[in-house]
Amino acid sequence: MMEQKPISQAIIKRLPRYYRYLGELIAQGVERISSNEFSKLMGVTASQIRQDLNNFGGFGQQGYGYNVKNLYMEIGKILGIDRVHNIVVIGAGNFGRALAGYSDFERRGFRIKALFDRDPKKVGTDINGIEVYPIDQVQDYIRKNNIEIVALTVPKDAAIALAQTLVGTGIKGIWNFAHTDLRVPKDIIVENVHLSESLMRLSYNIVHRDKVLK
Amino acid sequence: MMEQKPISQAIIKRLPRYYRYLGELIAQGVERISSNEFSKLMGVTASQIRQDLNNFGGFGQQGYGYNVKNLYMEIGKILGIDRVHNIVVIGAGNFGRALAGYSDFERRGFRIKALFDRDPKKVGTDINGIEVYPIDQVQDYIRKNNIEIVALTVPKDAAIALAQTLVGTGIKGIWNFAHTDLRVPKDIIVENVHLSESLMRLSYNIVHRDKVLK
DNA sequence: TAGATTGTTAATCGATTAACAATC
DNA sequence: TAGATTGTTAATCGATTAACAATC
Repeated sequence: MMEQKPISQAIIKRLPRYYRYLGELIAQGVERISSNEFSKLMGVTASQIRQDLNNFGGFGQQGYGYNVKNLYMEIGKILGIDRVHNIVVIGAGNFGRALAGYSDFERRGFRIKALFDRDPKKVGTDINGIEVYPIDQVQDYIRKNNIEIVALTVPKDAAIALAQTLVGTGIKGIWNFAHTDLRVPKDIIVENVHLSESLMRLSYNIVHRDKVLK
Repeated sequence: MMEQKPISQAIIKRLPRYYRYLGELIAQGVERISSNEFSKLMGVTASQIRQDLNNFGGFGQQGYGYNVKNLYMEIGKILGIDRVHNIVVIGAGNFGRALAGYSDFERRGFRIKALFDRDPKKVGTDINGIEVYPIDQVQDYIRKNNIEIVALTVPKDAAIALAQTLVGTGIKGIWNFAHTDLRVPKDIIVENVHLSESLMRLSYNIVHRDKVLK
């Protein structure tokens, strides 16, 4: 079987944005779009769009452009959101509950199946119909319920310890909201959401905005 | 006054991570560190660390390395977190409340002063001592309370409309949690936190992880 | 001083943009 | 067919890494 050359993370970062714009175009009833029109809409170069897409296949047609619905579907497949991903959230604090209460993920096939917390007062409650279980049941739950992704919304020390206990349960990815880097075997993918770093970048760009502006 | 050459966003993205590691080194009582030791700790090249830092000044000393406390302070200054940034959050839903309840930001000088919501039932309540006001008071509040940053945790259509009304109030940045791109004048900096895009990248890297692994 | 390590220049690598032949 | 627009190669640009002279 042909080995595909690895796609750079720079490209992967752009795919969800293409996907979002294509979804909006579908909602507007647009059937086809050229790389040139698309580039104007998104504020990127047409060249980049064509290059990016051609890493995955020839989705366009000369003289016509791209079929919006088809391209949307293809990028969805590439992103792996044509299938269901089962998730559990560890940490039923404000962020954990916010994730559980956010229905947008469900639409894209990300199903939050359960929450876990060490606080007995939270155990047994539910958020948006998603139940909170005691933390010591998490490994067992993952194994029995085909859980692929664990979202960690706990303090950093707890996150580091938990990441260790999750190795070997069969999970494929960690969605890490703790402000630390997790060291796990490389077959477990870690995606970080570091809100304080995001805020610091905003701060930098505000403070230096005369320099940043082009 | 000498014009500084603009710093690339690639570098700016790395600064908060340096800052975090330096904070941890301070907590561990480490006084000095060479770019080589630091590079091993962080998993980047020593060359990159030296190049990055030298964009802002010569913080090190030949034959010695970098003074941890000093470098931490300098990067803090560069990031603009040596000062207070007043924030309001629009949208007192799960995410807005999670932000208001998260005390880590406060420590770095990011002060969440108020929440705003259009739901009268939420108005008058408070989260972590931060009060919820009616949405139509937000412009007035921003002007009177020296607000620099607005966090938007509302649905995308509301976010687009609100971004427009915020232009001209004097805010310097928008921390955008809505799943859309905001079009505002370029003197207002937008920092996006697009959780569904983060989740899609995780999905991609999970599904293609045999290709992604090096 | 000798050793260590920075600051900085030069070389390499990768990502973006431009250009255009292929083709619908 | 003629016009439009892709797919793809080549050129450019920018970011990363390597190397080493300067210097503490």
